[in-house]
Formats: sequence, structure tokens, C-alpha cells
Amino acid sequence: MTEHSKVIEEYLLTLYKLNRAGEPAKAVTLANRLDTSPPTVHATILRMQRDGLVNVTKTKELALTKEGQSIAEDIAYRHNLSEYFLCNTLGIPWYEVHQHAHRLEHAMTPIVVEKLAEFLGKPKFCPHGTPMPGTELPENTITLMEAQPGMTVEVAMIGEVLEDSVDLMKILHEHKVMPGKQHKVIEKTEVMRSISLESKEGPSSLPFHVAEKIFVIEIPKDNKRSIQP
Amino acid sequence: MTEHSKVIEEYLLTLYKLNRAGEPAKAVTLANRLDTSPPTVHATILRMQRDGLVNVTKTKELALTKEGQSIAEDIAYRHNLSEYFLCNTLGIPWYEVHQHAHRLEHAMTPIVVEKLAEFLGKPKFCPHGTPMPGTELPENTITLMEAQPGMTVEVAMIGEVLEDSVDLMKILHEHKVMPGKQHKVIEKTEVMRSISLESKEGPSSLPFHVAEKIFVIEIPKDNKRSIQP
DNA sequence: CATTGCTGTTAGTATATGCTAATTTCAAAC
DNA sequence: GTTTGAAATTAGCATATACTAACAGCAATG
Repeated sequence: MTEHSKVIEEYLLTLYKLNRAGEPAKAVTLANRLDTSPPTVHATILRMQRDGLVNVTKTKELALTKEGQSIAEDIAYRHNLSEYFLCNTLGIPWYEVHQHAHRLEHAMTPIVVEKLAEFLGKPKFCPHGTPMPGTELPENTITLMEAQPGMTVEVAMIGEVLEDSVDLMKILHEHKVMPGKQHKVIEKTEVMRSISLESKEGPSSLPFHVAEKIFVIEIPKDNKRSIQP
Repeated sequence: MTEHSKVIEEYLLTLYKLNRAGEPAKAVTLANRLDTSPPTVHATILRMQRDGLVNVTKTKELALTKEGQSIAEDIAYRHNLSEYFLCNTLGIPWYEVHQHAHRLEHAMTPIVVEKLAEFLGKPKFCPHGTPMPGTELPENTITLMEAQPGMTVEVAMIGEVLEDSVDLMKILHEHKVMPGKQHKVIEKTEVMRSISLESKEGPSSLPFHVAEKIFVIEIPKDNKRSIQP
């Protein structure tokens, strides 16, 4: 498991996240997510192939090799651990930690990771509800898009794509759309392409493209138990 | 104060440390410290001049500009703060933290620095006794080389050059040659080019070139007060 | 004063990372 | 089946960072 550059680590992590989100991992997608030109992505992928980190299928899908996968999981862990630390230990707001963790994740040695994990009590989820590699969301998790009007749901995870926009994250925060919080689904209006919610803190409305990236768990009416303590 | 690469930050920090140690800052020194070839150092210095980070005097001395100095202090602060955190919060041995901090120092955003400093209680010294930028060692600090046989001294700071060798640091640790510990100077033998010490933990002997980089404070015989709590 | 030797500099390369512009490829749509 | 448009690729270029080999400059030393 050789040392890899920040750039390569970024590519690996992005591929890993695409995988987990069930999205096809193509070069264009990388170019968009990483805000890089297609030729640059192309060249970088060639190097990654050369170094045994990814394979390219006949359909031009990018697949992590065993090694690539293992490194990617490591980076994801470092990222999530950093976020947890920044949020719970240093008190940086949960909707801002992503950007800072983005820097730290490439600078943590194995010993630091280990000691930090111990110090934090080996958390299983980051402040956005993303499970650490090896952990999964509950089976009955659905997206907010799939939730039906009338349902009461508890937010389990804010999809990682959304983390890139601090502005959006701040709005979610203001409406308490965050892991652990419950909301009632009021209606889904096709015309507005948005879903309206209601919680103790008041009403809110989320566009479909955001609702698709928010993962929730239905709370049966008679059982108000929270899943993530 | 633009963003600078890891490499540039390393150069700035090294120049800063040379300055503080009162050593002449020349290109060769940088090459040695950074384990880089002279032509590479040359090219990098040209870029740093171009970017207003250093000036080169007629005698080929490298002098940090206002901007370079300010960035360097910032990096030094991030480095020392990281070390303090790794040692006191995560429990990584003081003689090992340098290498880990070396990575983290380039990955901390201003907010993280601020929050971490608050969390740690704004420490003024790193675990090796190095004062944070803006803080100074006591006036009466001398090097162990300057200490005379018979003196009882308290270690104030392990010079930063020594931190690079984990092996050496470990030995210092085993002999309790660390900030806050007291030792009696037994003798300085020219032949062996070493200084022998004695402390509660037993005797030890340090070569001159190491003793030159260890900073101590004489403890008057009737006053066993420690300077760094 | 000439030699020696460290220091700095130039020349020539290499690799990773980035770009734009132009071209190729290939599947989906007409 | 031909067209079309997105995706991939190639060509050409730029910059930061690295190296070795060769050479220049200058001070100390004999």
C-alpha cells in the first residue's frame, strides 16, 4: 500500500462515494465532481490504472481494484473521523466540517487515525450520518423522495454530494434537517418539484433533487424511538 | 496571503527555524535540511522570490519578507499546536509527535487552528518546549553545552533539529532528557566529546553536538522550582 | 599567487498535474 | 442505416517539483 498523492486520494475517494451512492463511475462524472477537465481526468486515470488502483471496463466504467478499494475506505474513514472530531470535539458546526476534513483526511498518519478513533470512542457515523466504511445504514432506510405524505421520518444521513455546498447545508441546518431529527412529510408537489415537511421547529420545503439525497427512516406513529442516539 | 504548496510551506518553515536558531540561512543549508538537491532548492527559491516570500542578500543569505515571515509563523504555530494535541490529547509519545505534526501542519484551515487552540487552552509551548511564535524562552536559558559541571539544570527545550531523528529522541526520552526534568551536570569530557549528567532516573551521557541543541535553565541549589509547569 | 573546494548556477530531463482545442468513438435517436 | 451528441481521447502546452552532470565564482589555504 504505497503512498499516494492528494490528487490520487481525491479520485479514489470520489470513486468510492459514487460506488456507494450506486451511481455509475465514469470519467465525466469524475471530471464534474472534481471540477477538472476531461483530459486531465483521462491522464490521471491512466496513471491510476498503471499503478493498479482502478480498472476500466469495456463500457468505460471505472472499477476500483482491491487495493484501490482498500485505500479509498481508509480515506473515507479518515474523512469521517475528522468530521466527527471537528464537530464533536472542537465544536465546529456540523454543516461546515466537510471542507476542513477535506484537508485533514490526506494528512493523517495511521497512528494518528488509530489514536484519534480511540479518543473519539470509535464512532460509527460522521456528523452527516454517513456510516464509516464497514458500517451500514439500517435496512429500512429510504430516500426522502420515497417517503409518502403522512409519514413521519427521522433523518439518517445527508448524502455526501450535498456537503459540497455550505450554503445548502446551512439551510438544512436552519430547518433542522439533520441526522436524528424527525419530520412529517406533508406533501410532494410535482409542479413545484418539491417536498414540504413539518417538524417541531416549523415547516420546510425541499426541492426533489435535494430530497433524493436525504436518507430517512420511517417512524411508525406509535413508536417515536430514535435510531441514532 | 495566498495559498502556498506544501513544498513552499516547508521551505518557509525551515527558514524560520534557521532564523530562530541563529544559523545562517543559505541555499545549501536548505538543501541539507530538506534533503533536496541544490538545483531544486535554487529553482524553488527563485519562485519564492518571484512570489515575494524571500529576498536574497548580496552574501546569498536568504531573508524572509514580511509576508514570508508571517506565513512561516503561522505554519510553526500549526505545527506546535498539532504536536501539543497529538501528545496531550491523543497520548502519542512526545518523541514521536513531530513526524505526524509535520503532515497535519499543512492541512489545517484557520478555523481549525482557532478552534483547536481554544480546545487545548492556548498552549504556549509544544511538547519539546519550543515556544509558539510570539512567545520566548526565559532570558536565562542556555544550551547544555554552556552549562558547567556541578550545575543543576532543568530542560527547557529540545532543539528542533533533534526532532528529526526519532531514534535519538527515544534515547532522550529514556534518559528523561525532556522539558521540565532536572539533571545535574557531572562533567564535560573533551576526549569523549560528551557531557555526563545525573538525574533521579540515573546517569546519562550526551555527545556535544546534541548538548548544543538542548536548552536548559540553571536551577539555583536552594530553589528547586520548575519553570514550565 | 595558484590551487582547492564549497556554493551557486545552468543545462538537460523527468513526472504529476493542469489547461484548451481538435478529433475520434459509439450508442441512441430519428 | 444514417445522423447526432455526449464521452473519450489525442495533441500541444504550461507549471511545480524533482534529479544528474557540468560549470562558474569566490574564499580560504598552502
